[in-house]
Amino acid sequence: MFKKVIIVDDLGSINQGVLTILDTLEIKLVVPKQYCDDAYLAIKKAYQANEPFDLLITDLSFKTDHRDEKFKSGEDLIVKLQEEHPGLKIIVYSVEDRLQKIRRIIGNENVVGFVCKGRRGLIELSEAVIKASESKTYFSPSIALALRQKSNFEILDYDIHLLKQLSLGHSQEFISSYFKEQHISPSSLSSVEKRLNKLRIQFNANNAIHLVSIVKDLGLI
Amino acid sequence: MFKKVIIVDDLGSINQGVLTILDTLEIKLVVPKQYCDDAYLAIKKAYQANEPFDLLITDLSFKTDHRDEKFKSGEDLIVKLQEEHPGLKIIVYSVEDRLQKIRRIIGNENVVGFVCKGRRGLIELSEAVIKASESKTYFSPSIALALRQKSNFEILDYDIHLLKQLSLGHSQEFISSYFKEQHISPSSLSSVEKRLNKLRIQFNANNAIHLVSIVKDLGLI
DNA sequence: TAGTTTCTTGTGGAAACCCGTAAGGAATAG
DNA sequence: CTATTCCTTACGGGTTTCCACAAGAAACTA
Repeated sequence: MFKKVIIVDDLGSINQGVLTILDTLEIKLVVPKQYCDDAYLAIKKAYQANEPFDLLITDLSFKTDHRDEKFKSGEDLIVKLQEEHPGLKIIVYSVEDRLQKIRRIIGNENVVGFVCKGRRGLIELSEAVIKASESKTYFSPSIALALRQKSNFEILDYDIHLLKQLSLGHSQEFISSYFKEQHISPSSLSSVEKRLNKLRIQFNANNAIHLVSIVKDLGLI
Repeated sequence: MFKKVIIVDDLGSINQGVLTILDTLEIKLVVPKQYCDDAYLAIKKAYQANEPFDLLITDLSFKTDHRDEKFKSGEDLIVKLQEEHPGLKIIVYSVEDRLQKIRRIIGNENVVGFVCKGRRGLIELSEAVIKASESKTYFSPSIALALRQKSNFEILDYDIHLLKQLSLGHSQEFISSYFKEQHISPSSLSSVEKRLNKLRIQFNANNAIHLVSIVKDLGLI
């Protein structure tokens, strides 16, 4: 697990929650900052002192106030750090939901995680930190899903319903007749098969078990 | 989601984390207490004012100090509340791990959740609160697992390994030969089938998909 | 309207899963 | 040492899933 972590977020209250989460992950040294400039200086300083940070958790948008800041947004900070400290891992913790922007940001190699603030935000953040410490990446399910849809493949309510039924241990035969009963279309066994086949391809799953396992991990069902 | 929640825990620091979690769940009114007696009085008072609490989150063991308390432990409090306010839902948040005691406590009908303090404690607690708000119950995986073992059925590392392989989309045939390679015994297809059959029965699963779905929910893999 | 594409359903066969039964071997009890 | 039990493996057959192909219906296009 990481030893030195720095957090930037202009809302003190959110920082509070993040601190608690990091505490439960037994990260000893956590430095909270409310301004990007402050964070940048702290990172620089730590680097020069040969005690660099392992991880940066940052928001994207910061309200501007009386201070005249060099870095206007989290993205500015990320880009700069990417140039100067390619080794520093970054997790974005933001409400951002514009796909284009998100794509651009996670194209940045330092960004190893992107978590949406929200109901499950802190839980997902904790997940992201754990993954990052294992040199893996983590993206909130909604993001992961959205990014996946570049191949103009849409996951419908129908699919969720179908996957849910499958995860409950119902056979495709059963699901077919269940759909007929409920007047959910398409309902034929063949169509159920076909749709599951599409989903398997979409999610790179070997079989139905794998598929359910994957979509459960994504929090889709 | 719940509106009024009361927490009892003698360690202020843990309370802090719990407060943060409840905050992210958008629970408006959260009352923290450090003594069972205080909590009991607050609950009584709220009830008489016709503004009762929806949920109590409590530890089990409390250090005794100068105060002479009526309720020596969380269990005393729970039993009393069960008699007087059968409608109040209770989630236990404790390090307790003695099975007998846990069984006794969750036999209490008001207890709708039992979460073990620990690494994933806060995350599981959040899960428990959500479940409780949906009138479901939640028990930490380790507890759920332990309780399940009354039927002298033990879940082995072998089983975890097996389930993991299954969830990765490997066929039973493949798993068999993989086990042979890795010198993991038993490895025959027949044995793999047999063990999975036992697990299905144990977890009340209809088929392999259902099984994987269930053990994933339990956090077993 | 006629042609094209997409969606739904059907069919057949191979592969995988599910389930009962049974043989052979290892461990244990008497 | 023998009998019993438990564990591993094997086999057969019914069920379900997986996959490729194809026909009919519906929607879209020119």
